[in-house]
Amino acid sequence: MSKIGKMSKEYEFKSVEESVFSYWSETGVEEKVRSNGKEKFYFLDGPPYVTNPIHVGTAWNKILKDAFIRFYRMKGFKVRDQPGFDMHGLPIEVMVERKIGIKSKKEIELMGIENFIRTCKSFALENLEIATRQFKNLGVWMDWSSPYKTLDDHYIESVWAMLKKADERRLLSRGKKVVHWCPRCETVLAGYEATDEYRELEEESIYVKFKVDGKEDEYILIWTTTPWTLPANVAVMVHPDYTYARVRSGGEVYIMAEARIGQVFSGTGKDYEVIETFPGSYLRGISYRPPLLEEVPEQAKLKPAHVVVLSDQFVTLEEGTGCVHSAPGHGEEDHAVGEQYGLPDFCPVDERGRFTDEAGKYAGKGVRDSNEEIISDLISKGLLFKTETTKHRYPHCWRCKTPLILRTATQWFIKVTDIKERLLEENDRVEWIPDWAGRARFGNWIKNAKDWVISRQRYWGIPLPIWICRSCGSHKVVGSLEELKSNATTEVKELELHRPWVDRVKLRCPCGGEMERVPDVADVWMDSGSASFASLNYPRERDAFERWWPADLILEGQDQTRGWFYTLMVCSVVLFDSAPYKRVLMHGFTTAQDGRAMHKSLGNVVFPEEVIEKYGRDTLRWYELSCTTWEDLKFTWKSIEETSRFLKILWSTYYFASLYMSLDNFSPNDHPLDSMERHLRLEDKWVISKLEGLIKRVTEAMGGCRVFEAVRDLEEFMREDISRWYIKLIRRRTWTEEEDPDKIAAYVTLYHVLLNYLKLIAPIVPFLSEKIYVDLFSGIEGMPKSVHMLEWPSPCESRVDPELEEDMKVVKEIIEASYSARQSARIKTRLPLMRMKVVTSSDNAKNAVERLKVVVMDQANVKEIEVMTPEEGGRMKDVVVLPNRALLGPIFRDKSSMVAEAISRLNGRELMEAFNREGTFSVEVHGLGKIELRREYVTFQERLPDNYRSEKCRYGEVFIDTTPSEELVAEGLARDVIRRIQEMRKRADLNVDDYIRASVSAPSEEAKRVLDKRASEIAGEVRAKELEISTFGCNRFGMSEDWDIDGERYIISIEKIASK
RNA sequence: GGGCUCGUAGCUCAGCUUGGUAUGAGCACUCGACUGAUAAUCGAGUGGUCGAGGGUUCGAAUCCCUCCGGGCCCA
Repeated sequence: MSKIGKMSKEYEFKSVEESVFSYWSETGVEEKVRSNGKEKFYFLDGPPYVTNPIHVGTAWNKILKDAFIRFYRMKGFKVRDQPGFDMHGLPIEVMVERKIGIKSKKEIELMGIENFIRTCKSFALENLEIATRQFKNLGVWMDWSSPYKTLDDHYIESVWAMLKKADERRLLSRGKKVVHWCPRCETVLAGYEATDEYRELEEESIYVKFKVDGKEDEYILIWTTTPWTLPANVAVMVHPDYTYARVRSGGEVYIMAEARIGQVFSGTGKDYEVIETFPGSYLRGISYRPPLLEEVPEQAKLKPAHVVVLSDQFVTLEEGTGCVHSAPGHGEEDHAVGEQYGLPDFCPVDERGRFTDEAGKYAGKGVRDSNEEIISDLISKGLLFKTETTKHRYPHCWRCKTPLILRTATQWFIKVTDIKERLLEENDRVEWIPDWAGRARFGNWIKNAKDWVISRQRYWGIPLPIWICRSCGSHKVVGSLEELKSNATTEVKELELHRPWVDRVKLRCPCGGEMERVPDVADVWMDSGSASFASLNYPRERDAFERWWPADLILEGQDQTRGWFYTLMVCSVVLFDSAPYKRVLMHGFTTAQDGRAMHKSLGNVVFPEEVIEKYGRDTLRWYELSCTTWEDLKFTWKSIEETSRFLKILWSTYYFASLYMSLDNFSPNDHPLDSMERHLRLEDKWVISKLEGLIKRVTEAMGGCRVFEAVRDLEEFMREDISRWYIKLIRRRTWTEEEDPDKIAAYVTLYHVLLNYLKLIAPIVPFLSEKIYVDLFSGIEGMPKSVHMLEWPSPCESRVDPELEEDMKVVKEIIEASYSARQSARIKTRLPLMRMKVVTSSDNAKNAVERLKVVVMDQANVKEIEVMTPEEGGRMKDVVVLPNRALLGPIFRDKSSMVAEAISRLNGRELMEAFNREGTFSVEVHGLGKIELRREYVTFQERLPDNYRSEKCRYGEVFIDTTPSEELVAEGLARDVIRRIQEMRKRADLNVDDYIRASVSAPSEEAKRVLDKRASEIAGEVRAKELEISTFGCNRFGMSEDWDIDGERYIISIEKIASK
């Protein structure tokens, strides 16, 4: 058998998706498809972090990926589709801590790092399983059996290799940095980790008096929101160009920016007097007595310190006093200025956010908890000018929500600033979609990039492969397990490359000493940033690397600009001096119905499982893929419903085709398209032309990563061109019984169009397309088992006929105009009309109607059609002439009404033409004889004859002749009866090819006569072997019903009889 | 505060690159038609100061400037 199969009538997404899942697993289709292909295409999956279950936004990401991967597979590429998972890092540590009920690093050390790491690992692996199930469930075909996992030893080795290279290139460095620090997690956080969690805090801010050396009662006035940084004060910054003032008040003199004076004194109730003003640069070098000198004796040892320094960058007049307290140990900006002036880094704060012994009186206390004590000390020393409550945004730990502090710590970092130029050059080689994501956004980010602090003082992560000699202090970066083994002081056999096991390995130093690993682990962003080569097991597997690298495409959300897109680039430029990807597609964020991001705490999260349950996977996919990829996707259930309705129409279209083709045992291989050429009607050629154009555009859109353009185009084609138009045009042809070449031509066309369309939607809706394919097409000889094994179609340019497409557009509008005209005349489409006239000045429209005359007559249900020029059309209208009585009166006096009456009797058109020709017209008026009429005596009105209705459209005006004729009314009645019988067939649940016998009882002899004449037509259409038409003597049998047709009663009975 | 981006019908969005009347699309709503795809389908109608204000131009949803509001990122 090589014919078209039959499919089920309704689109039941659940059973479709279930059966397709089991079809795939029974046939092994997925494996086969995934292993096919020739030319390499390296798709690199951005590894999701394995903590939370995925929501519809995460689903969008993977669905986009899946659609492109499927597209490239169908194009014949061998696609590398390994998914990845990001499995290290602080978030997992925090979750594990919570799970086992501990809170600090101390407790971790207490339970043993080994135990802790094991728990983290199994937690990560469990979550990987959950996420994998969710992704698979979306119909994403990736290599789920062997994803790359950042916790694998060989993955870690790849990262080590990169770090070794960084060290060789002198891009790896160690130094003091002012960093965001989480006192709870006791680790540095990268700037971006901090900015994720800026929260509004309302806190006390204070104005403090710094006594100027050598002057009685003269103070520099500073403002700070962080009193706890005062023990580390080293300098005061002022702006060299702003105007500063000495202000006298209550026997004291204060130095501050002139512009801030009003604000500073507001609320204090103090009077003040400006003594003098001067530029800030005059203040340079003035020394002062640190306010907490007595409490923090260490302050006395700081040198040089406690002077006014200048900064035109970091001093503003928006808040404070214009004199900025500077603690280089607690602020990046302070640190920069401090370096410039050679000031010491003083940071008397430890890892847990407590003051060290250096902080004297405050030693051992938590910094933020000390604010109050510091303030009261200042008060008792008379150094507090005033306090205020200020709202300000303060960074918090992205995972544990603890407020962060800034402190100086020694960290390892990659000197990104040294390779910035290379990063920018490499970025220029990358194709970004949309363009601005790379050119503007990513470019700006790189330009502003700072050195990347990669060390974290934690446990669950890639251990930094850096060993330091206890004797000579030199360091060694280890690039592989082999290298580690060969340099170890004792023999290493089995070794997992995690803490604490790696920590136990000591290395021999060339100086003879013993080297120990630094205890830090790597920032998790370094894990995922190494994915381009680590997933290929570089450098162990050179071949794989040579074959695949760099990635042809990566695709992630816009938040990855500073995340994965960036770290991927940096790691790759460090290691290979080259960009790791050729193209990047950036997608938007998903928000909930209310336009806000989906958050558990807001309760607006929608999970894909919910959508799948209610509307199915394909609906979710079609919807999400139709949204503009790089804009925000506002998820609404309403849109999901709309999409679902569309998919039903799509299904219905295929069902229609399958119904008739399978009934007729249509076998496409017997009728190749080329052999049917001469039987194709214009509408067939039209739809093929439209299809070829569609193939071209969809291919371009998919190739350009604009899947939403493809989806919208596909939807419009199915809705407008196929469902609403082509199917309508060919309906009648499908009803003929015999092997009519005209019918076959329609089938061949439909087959060509629907099969190719199915290929185009396969990457979008893999389940629905597979089900339709398997039911309809896979039984045809030479067809593969799965729609996903088909090749992507290429457009056949020679079948594109723009002129025909244009003509059809014209004709479609004209037909629609005729429907409007019918509607205003209240004439149903079923009633055939004698004639239709199209008045148009356009030759194109005229040619179109003439070329597609058959289509127009058929669809408009008219027997005759005529195209006219506007002049010809004008003549069709009656011209009514009205006497202009106001003018006639004064001229003809008492005879004027006679004249008026004579005018009214004239033929308007003839009169108008006479005026146009000669300017005058003579008329015989009773009692006056012949008189000459002049143009101004009358008014003309154009009026359509009563039997015409018209409707305008873009190409002209359409007129329908509504004159009823006996013949046409009869035909209409027959159609009415047919319709009723069809309705009954449907209700009796008969198959379309069942035969019946039927009887119709007409209300009058007249009606009976009309129906008798058309009995064979009726019988043919309703598949009645016997048809009895009678009056009253109704013979009821089988299913019998009374019907009202145009106010008269008909009784119809039908009954199924044995076929043939 | 800075960079990028979005703002068009009640809702979701096309159109903007390359200025030329928004026949804008789908949904919703109202009215009607169709009835061998039928819990489907089709037609018509209602509905826009194209976020606001300036500018350039004969002409601006489209180009330029300013502002307002949403998003991502950075401070």
